[in-house]
Amino acid sequence: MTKPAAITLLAWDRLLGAGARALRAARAELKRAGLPPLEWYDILVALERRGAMRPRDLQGVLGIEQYNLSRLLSRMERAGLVTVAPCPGDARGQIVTLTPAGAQRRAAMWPAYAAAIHGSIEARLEPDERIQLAGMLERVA
Amino acid sequence: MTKPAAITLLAWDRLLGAGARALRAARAELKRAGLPPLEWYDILVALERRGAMRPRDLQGVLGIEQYNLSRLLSRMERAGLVTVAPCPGDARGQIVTLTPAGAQRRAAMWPAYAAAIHGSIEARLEPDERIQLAGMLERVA
DNA sequence: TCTGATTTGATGCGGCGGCATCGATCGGCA
DNA sequence: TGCCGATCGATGCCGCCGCATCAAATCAGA
Repeated sequence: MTKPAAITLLAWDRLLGAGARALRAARAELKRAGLPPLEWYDILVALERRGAMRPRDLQGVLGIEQYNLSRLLSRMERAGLVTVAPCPGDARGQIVTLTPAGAQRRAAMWPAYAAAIHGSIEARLEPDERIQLAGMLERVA
Repeated sequence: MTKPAAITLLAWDRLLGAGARALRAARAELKRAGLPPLEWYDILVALERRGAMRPRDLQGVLGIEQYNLSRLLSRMERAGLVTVAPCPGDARGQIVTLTPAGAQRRAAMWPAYAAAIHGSIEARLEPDERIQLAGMLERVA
């Protein structure tokens, strides 16, 4: 391990800094509007776009920890945004389904979320810069 | 609020994704080596580079919440990495000082941290790309 | 100088995350 | 068929975070 170059350290700091600020902005926007936490959004969107699925599959799609997803789904079920039903053909598993209230909630979250995205990215970078940024971040990912 | 462009959403997802993965990598590397949590590193570095300072100032430098810093410092003091002394001239305040053990611990964390930085950034982007990335992320920040 | 507003840091409480582990079920293989 | 390892999801425990609030000290203005 040789010491990373100065420009590497700068990019690292900026990556963590920008990521943290983006997250803070989105969470603040959602909270201000009395909406569910940011984590719920991705789950709701995944269910909306890909249809009902098993927790295990959601886990793969979202890159989230198993125990974390389990509790997240409990809370969302309690809030009436999803239903969790036994999975036919595999008595271990479950099927998570988006409820109408869940879809509605997802839609309600979007404007606040979009505002944060706009404020963090769109208002600060030109379109061609956003393309470059996305390309480089894909490689970092 | 108009709907953000598709490229904006892509950049947003990649920013959060890359940031999360970078954090995970760094935390994993530190944990694997039995070292303190990532958050401590920034505090130790700040004290090392800028000298003893008051919690309030650390807060400004690090962009961390007051209550969070307060408890972070308690743990670090308990671990012997810093000392917290009453502040002469302002009986409300304190002076946080890096101990030799703290400096040593900071040094011990560096290789693990550097490895994560190298793996996430340096090994994946060419030098000129890192410059571009840093530049764009600064504007996002 | 006295008083009220501000700054500094700590903390009780509830919620969430990480870790380890558990119970139940499934699937493969002899 | 019977058994064993693998998979799926839940949960107890503990630690950290976010929020609200508090007490002490300081500062500013009449």
